[in-house]
Amino acid sequence: MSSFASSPGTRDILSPDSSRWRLFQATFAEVVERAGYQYIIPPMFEELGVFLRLGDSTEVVTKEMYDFEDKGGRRIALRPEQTASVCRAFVEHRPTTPWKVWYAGPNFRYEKPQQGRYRQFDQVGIEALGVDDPMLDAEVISLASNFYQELGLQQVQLFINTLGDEGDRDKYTEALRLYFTENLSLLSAESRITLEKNPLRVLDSKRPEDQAIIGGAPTIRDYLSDGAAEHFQAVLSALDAMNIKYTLSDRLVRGLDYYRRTTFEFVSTALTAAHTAIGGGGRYDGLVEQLGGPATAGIGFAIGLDRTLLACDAENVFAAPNTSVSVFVVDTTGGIHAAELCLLLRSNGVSVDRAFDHRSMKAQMKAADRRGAAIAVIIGSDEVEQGTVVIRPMGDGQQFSCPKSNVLETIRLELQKLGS
RNA sequence: GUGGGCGUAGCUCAGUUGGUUAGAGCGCCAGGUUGUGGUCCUGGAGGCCGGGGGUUCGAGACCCCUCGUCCACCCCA
Repeated sequence: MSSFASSPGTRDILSPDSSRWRLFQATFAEVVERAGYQYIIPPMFEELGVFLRLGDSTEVVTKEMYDFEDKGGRRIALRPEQTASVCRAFVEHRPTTPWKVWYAGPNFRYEKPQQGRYRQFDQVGIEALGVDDPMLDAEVISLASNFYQELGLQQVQLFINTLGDEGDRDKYTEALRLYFTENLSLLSAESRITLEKNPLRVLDSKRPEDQAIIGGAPTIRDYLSDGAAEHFQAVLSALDAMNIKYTLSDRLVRGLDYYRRTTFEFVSTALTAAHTAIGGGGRYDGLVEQLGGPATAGIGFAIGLDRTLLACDAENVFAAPNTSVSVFVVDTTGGIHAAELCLLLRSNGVSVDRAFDHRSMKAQMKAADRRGAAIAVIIGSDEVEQGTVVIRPMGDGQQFSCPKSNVLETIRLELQKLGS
């Protein structure tokens, strides 16, 4: 084969999906900008070290990193997520806090592709730095929830948990290690390996044989410092006040090591495939410090574009926007008149398409239909002679001719009449 | 990274225990309609049957390898 296809785990997003993607991002932008979040565009690659802070016990770092050496001998990695980049940017620019930003764009992880899981995958998300008020946690969560509503999704469930402060988390992790080690014989082989790397993650196992022992595991609640417990209670109270439904899940630990205190995940109950998590996030107080900045609180979430759209499909909401054109110009005299008219209409804000290659009138009309035009403007030799054009509504309306000098206003009027 | 299913026209898929010129529907192009789309009718274009090797007189069908894709696991969005 001498032809090419896109690399594994990547694909072309064609119309109308591409328009749907754009609308998705625009909808997200509207929701979060309304709340004072500002757009940030971090680079798609960073020095590898930026991402190593995500934790060396996470697979995102150990085996899924898309890293390489550039021509200057630097260790570079394509970003596997954007939180670390945003924190790096914070350290680099030191903006005044609270710093509330949102982003949209692709991330990269080297893993085996599947539906809803790609090597290049898009996320939208927000990060808020410099505030450790639990009210901010609640705001962040409410914005995600608000966005899902805006898309029309109803079957989205919010799971929430706290991982405590760093000390709490460490004590809890130790307790888990002890508990699972005592019950090692009851654990699946895979979970035993996970146990060595990160006991917290054993809680994530979906293997049936692990469920019983996980059920009896100690919970984080018994290890929370007073401060962390209070913080969590405050977040929950705020969610209650905003009437945001949630499910407490003390097994929710999430993949990246930097999470502290509040963590949450949004799951689509409309999806039956394995990947039902359509968004998630949490607090990461301490990450900025690890990246060389001052001790700074931080919280955010990321929402997966593909998976969320799969959920939209499953619920039959958020359809692709219409990409048709208002006017289609049919010119059987060679195309110059079409060129003139297209220019006139386009520069006056009317969307117009036309045919090329001297196609028959029938073929051009067919193209007009396919293009979804509300009206066709027909220019034949008679019209050229008389200095007119024919305006033909593509629906039920009657076609009529109009002088060339009036064409712009007539078309505007007609489009208005047709409501398009 | 592990295990399994599937790769035939632009798309969705037929193709008998291996048998000669590889099919359908949709889409596309043209004509029926010498100035008119959406319905209908007729015709046409478009395939190294994912790639490589093997078995055989003969392979789209069978075997091996490889690539891609889907599903499950792992993990995550």
